[in-house]
Amino acid sequence: MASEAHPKARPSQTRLSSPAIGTKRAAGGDKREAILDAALELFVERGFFGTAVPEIADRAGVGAGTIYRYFESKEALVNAIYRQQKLHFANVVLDGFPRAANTRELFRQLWMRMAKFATENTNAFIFLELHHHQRYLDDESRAVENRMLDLFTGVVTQAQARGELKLGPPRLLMGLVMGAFVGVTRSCVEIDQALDSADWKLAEQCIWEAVRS
Amino acid sequence: MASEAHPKARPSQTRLSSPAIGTKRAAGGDKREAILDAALELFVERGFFGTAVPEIADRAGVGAGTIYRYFESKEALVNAIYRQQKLHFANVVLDGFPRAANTRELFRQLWMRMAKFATENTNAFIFLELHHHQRYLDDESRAVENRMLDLFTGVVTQAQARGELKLGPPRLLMGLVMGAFVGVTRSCVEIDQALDSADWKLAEQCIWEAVRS
Amino acid sequence: MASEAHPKARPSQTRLSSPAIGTKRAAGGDKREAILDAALELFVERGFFGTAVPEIADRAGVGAGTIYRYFESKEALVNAIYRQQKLHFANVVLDGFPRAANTRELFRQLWMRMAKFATENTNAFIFLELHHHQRYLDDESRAVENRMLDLFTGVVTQAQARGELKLGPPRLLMGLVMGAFVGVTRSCVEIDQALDSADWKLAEQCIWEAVRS
Amino acid sequence: MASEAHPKARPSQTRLSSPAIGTKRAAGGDKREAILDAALELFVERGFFGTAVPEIADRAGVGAGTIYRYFESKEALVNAIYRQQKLHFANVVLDGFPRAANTRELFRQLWMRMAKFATENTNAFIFLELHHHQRYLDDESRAVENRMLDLFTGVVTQAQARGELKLGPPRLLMGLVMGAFVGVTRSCVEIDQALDSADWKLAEQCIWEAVRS
DNA sequence: CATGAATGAGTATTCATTCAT
DNA sequence: CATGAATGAATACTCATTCAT
Repeated sequence: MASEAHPKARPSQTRLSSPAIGTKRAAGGDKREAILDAALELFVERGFFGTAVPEIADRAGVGAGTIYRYFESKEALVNAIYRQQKLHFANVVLDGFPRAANTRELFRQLWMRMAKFATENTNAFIFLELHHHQRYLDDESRAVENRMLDLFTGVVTQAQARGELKLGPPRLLMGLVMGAFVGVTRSCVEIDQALDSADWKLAEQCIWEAVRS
Repeated sequence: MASEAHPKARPSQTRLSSPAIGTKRAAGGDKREAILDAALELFVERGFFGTAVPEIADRAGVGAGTIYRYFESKEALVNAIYRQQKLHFANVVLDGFPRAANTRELFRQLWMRMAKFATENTNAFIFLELHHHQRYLDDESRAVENRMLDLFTGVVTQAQARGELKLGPPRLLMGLVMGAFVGVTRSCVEIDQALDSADWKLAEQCIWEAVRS
Repeated sequence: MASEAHPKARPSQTRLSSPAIGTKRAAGGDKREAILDAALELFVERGFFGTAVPEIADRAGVGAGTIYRYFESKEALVNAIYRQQKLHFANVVLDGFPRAANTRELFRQLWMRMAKFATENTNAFIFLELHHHQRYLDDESRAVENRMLDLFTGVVTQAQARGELKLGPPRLLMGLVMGAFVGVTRSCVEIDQALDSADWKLAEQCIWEAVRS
Repeated sequence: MASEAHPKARPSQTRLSSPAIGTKRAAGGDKREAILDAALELFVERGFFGTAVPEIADRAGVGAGTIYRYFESKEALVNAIYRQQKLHFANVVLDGFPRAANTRELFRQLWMRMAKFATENTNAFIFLELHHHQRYLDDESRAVENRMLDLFTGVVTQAQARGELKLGPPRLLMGLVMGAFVGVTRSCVEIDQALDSADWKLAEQCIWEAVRS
């Protein structure tokens, strides 16, 4: 039932390769990585259905058939990318997260860690946004998503209970914050110019004022 | 070169039919509308490349060939929807917009008009979000988008000049506001439950506090 | 079984309208003629399968449906043209043909009458050549063709018996003569310049020398 | 822009496989040949527009998609056949052509070499005739045709200058000869019976008498 | 293991034909 | 009678997937 395939020892999905996005030719045995990277790029550029498997193979520098040694199907491939990147995102945001800190600091940490991920893995971030809730995502991929969502919901509810965030449906507040983050990220993609640290801090300050009680 | 087609008298693209989204069968002569409605729904559900033309025809209750009497190609069809809905959106937001009002009131009006559009035309709103900057949009469609963007940029810049909005790149502030709006809208789609008026007002208040100086 | 249709009084297929090829708009009631003319032109330009029925309607200046008032199907239409023109050709060649004349004169008459037809109805002549033996011609159309063939075969056989033509398979001699005629006709179409009377006479003299005993 | 495709090492278009027309199943790696052969047959039987690509695939014994590995489009396929056969024809006629011989011998050689080609490649010969000057032939295909035409025109003009051929427009004489050749060839196709050597000689003698001064 | 040629089901689009007006 | 909008079967072409090498 696992959606990826055969090559015997595949290291933990959770330990994420330092991405090396941009490598165009598969060197040595990291064809799997090359395929994931190429597919990520293309899915962002053209969408899932707009991307042909041989195109992925071309960009990855492997034969078309090779993709099927590593992934059962095109669908399994998107799902693998989705989970890989969602877990990578979770790692960046949650590893060593100062849960004990006050809400203001929690928020700043959250925002800045997301900014770090989005800056270093812009394509991956856009990919996660675009493929959110698509019908070709399988149950396991959705589960990864939901786990993060539940975690954040808990944090928000507690902060509300302590009177540090505005009251209101937690999903609404989270949607607002995450949406603003995506909007800011996109705005810099569209101008094709990375945000600098000051911009991210400004944005963070804005959104904190939006949700603070 | 115009992307819509033959049937002689087609009423101004700008005068938008109250959509009546949801009607599944083509009544009388409004096959064009039926096709636009069906395609809008399906493009939202499955994306552009994920939707087959015969599926659109089926849902519109017309023959597959009929679509090509009204639209030159599948691509012309998305572009027609995009422009129709973008202009509809612009109409709802800008018709009788109180330009003279103070910034606080301008902002409230903007948000609430967008909320009105997103509530009454949820699919259309999501469609516009998804198809933003896709490569199958033609120049005219992009132009419609850019006109709105320039308009808003002007408003933001002036309000900043009057010291009523935080300083910073206008594109960043706009991305933040629009992103937050999209995030809020999506959050209610995902729970499959429309936001009530109080929720929209809360969200509006939040975002105002985000951008006010 | 007749392949043309309904309009009540259709005048004898054999009495051929002086073609008036080139008329683009159907005047009064001669829509049938307009359709035949338009179809003839297009079948020559693009072939049978390469020509769309609505194109024929357009060029004929009638609605697409109208064609089906006069002809049961596209196939019936080609067959009607084929028979009309084949009979027209037969009329021009055989009406008042001096059967009693000597072989030299018979040959001259034959050639010059064919030249007359090919000059005055170039499209029709090319049409007859192209559609020779195509699978969409029905039995009656083939019968018209075969009747002419038998007639000529008889003439050739008799002339051979009188020692005025070279001996050899009659079909070979006829193929040679008819082929040469077509070749000459085509050569002037390709240069897009009609042959003058002297050229036709020269060609006639050549081919006579080819077949005379 | 070249009209044939991908498979890397394709041997010179000019070195023509001894066609082996009639083979219905693709053996080994010669799928390209199988496709060319099947398409040639079908284009002769039904014309270009009358032939469906899957029909070609069926007769060639390959999958429909396979055709597109070898040819960019149906149009590229006809053009490939046209050029292949036109060059094959040119090879058969011109290889070791005794240019120094007297006009009578030149003519005999020309005719008999054409007869050889038409007998051994009847379908190919008919194909070349039918597709002459069709609008789906591209510039390169037309160029191949024109080169041969220019060559012959030169020969005719010189022979006329030496007083060995009748005077008159070279195109007319060439049209006459080529037309007669085609007519003879067709006449035997229609009876479905190959001409024997004596028949070809008879025809040659006839046409020589047609054009000799 | 890796490949890419081969496949056929699936896609966008066209077109002969019908039929309500 | 005449029309042309509507249709769906058919067409050219693409692409995920397989498998012989």
